[in-house]
Amino acid sequence: MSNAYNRPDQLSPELRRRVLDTARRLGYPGPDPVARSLRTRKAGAVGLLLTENLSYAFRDPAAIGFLEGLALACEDAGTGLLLVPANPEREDVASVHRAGVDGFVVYSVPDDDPHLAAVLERPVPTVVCDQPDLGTVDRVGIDDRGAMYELAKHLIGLGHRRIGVVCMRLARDRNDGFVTPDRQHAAHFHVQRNRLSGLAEAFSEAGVDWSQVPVVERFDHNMASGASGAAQVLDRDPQVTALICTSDVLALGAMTEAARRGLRVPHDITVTGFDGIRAGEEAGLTTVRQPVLEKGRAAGKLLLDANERSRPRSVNLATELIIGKTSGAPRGGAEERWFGP
Amino acid sequence: MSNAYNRPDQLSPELRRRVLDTARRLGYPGPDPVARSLRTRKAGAVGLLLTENLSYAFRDPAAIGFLEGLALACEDAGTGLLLVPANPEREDVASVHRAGVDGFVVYSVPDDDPHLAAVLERPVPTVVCDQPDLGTVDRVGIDDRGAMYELAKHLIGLGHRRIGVVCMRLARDRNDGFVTPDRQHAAHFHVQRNRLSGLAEAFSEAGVDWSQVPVVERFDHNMASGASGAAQVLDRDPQVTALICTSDVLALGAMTEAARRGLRVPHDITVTGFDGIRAGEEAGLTTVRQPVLEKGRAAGKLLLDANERSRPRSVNLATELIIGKTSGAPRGGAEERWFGP
DNA sequence: AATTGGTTCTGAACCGTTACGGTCCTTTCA
DNA sequence: TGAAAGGACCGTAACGGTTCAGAACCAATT
Repeated sequence: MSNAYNRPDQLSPELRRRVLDTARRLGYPGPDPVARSLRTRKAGAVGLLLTENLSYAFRDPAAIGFLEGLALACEDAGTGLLLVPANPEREDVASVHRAGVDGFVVYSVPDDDPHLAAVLERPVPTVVCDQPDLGTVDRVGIDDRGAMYELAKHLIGLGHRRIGVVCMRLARDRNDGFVTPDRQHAAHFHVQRNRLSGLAEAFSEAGVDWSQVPVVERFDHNMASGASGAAQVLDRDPQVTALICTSDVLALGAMTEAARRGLRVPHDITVTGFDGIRAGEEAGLTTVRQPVLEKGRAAGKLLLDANERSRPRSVNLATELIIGKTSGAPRGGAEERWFGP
Repeated sequence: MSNAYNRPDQLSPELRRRVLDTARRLGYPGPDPVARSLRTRKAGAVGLLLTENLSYAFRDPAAIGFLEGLALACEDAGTGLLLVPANPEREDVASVHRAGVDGFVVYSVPDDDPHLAAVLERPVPTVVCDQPDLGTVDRVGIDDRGAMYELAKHLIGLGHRRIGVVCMRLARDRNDGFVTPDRQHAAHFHVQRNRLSGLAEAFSEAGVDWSQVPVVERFDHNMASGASGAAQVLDRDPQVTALICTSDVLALGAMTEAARRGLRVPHDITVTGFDGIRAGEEAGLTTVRQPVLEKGRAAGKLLLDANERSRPRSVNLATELIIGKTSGAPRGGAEERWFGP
């Protein structure tokens, strides 16, 4: 029976036709994919775990790019892509247990996420993205720390010493406000932690007391958060000459807030982002471009190539510093230079 | 064993602990989701079929909105969302057969798509989107014909009689060029067919010979197609006063082509779209806004509510005519009015 | 002491497929 | 003509859970 459908060469065309005929007559709907998966131990799909609500994946430009790349890799391999619902509110890991997949891609979740733990317990290959190297599973990411360090150097070179920072959520709990050094250091989102630490290192080297730099955190990732975060920084210290945001979306929001206050970018204030999304490019944003699509594709390739038991691989993709028209010398730049190195 | 994991109330805590302990000691990775699915006849996921390459879903704004809505519905129900690879090039329906899902959502495929046929043969509930009412499965869509008729009436009211049209692909074969009336009528993409027929009806009523209207088709759906399509129309008849595009993406492309030719919108030429995407809104595009997110959500709800054997339901969502700043009276509008009704 | 009722635990059947090995029949070659 | 070889076909055993019937056990009631 199975042969009639899947292995036409194993039987005569006549028998095959007869089998298929009677099957149709009996209302047989064709082989059941789940039973097939059980027997062959192949689900024909890879799972994607995001910490955000499922629909977030379709709202964030960087996430969309990542998904597109991952989808491309799946397409090439003929595998399906299962979006696993993982609501960060309730700690319901049942969805992870119930996912019939041949492997997992975990994208940008906090390192203490119970869903991540649940995935790692499953006996299937896994690729983590934007995570610290766990040593046990494949990893793909970028050098967030180094890239942000480079961006900071650019700003320092322009003369900026008095800065403010707006970053994405650092942990699973909502903390919309200023961030203590402790919280920065203990951040559960690898990406954010490293970007901040790259900043801290560069500015410390330039003689800035990092503990005095206002760093504002926002739980939700959208332009409104960027705007309100910028407002909070500017309320605290109206003298900052640069607003460094850890994502383009936040930076675009910060720019609207600057405009609302009548501050001209970059003449009155410098604004920078991170990611290299389309909308940022159109706005001429100074940022770090990371290859989000390639990241997704690499993750997919890594997962689908997991045939040989090669020891866990770690892939770092290249980033590029984009100097746009939202960064310039601070207004009082000339004077400040006198105190520079 | 199963009870220890899933039905803690069925056995004493002591035995449960003992079972789980030895399970861990033996390296048991927890219940296998596929076997569970086979037994319970529930996959815990719904499949999404798109005719385009998988990654298309993440590149087209309307598709992204639809996906987001669908993802929201899945999230609410705690089900996964499986993107089924369905390469339109090779007629490989195996991916449909291999998808372990509790139901299918079919989004915007040609009515003769073999993948669609394969889905309909599967004994699972199905919801089709932007499809003719098949009578056998649930459907969700909009009144494409009526909406486009209304838009056409708006243009007719402004005085437009000499128009050109740029539309998306009408069938599975690539036909980048002018469209014969036959091809329009036989179009396999329900949405495009109806939008064109709405236009034809309105302009015929206004005394325009529809068979003389240049209609250009483009296989790929992106701004470049819109630009080249507009160029082809304008080359054929430089006198057209309005370019009607069957999607916002095409319209935005058409506007770049108009700009390239030094035509000012709407002073020299009117351009209209369809969908109501963000980028169009920002450009002030005259268009029909359709609730793409709601469409996805409705499709998901319909599918996940399929418990009772209600007869196939058909949902039509409301659209809204958006009169932006890309439509105006034709340059020679005043004179043409003399011949109007 | 026997019946009843209730709980905890065990075992077997079943879900639908594919892989595998065995039977049977036909063909080929010494 | 007989043996070997090969192809077509068929039956059966997993795959790994869930479910359900009934066994075993204990306590309380008649």
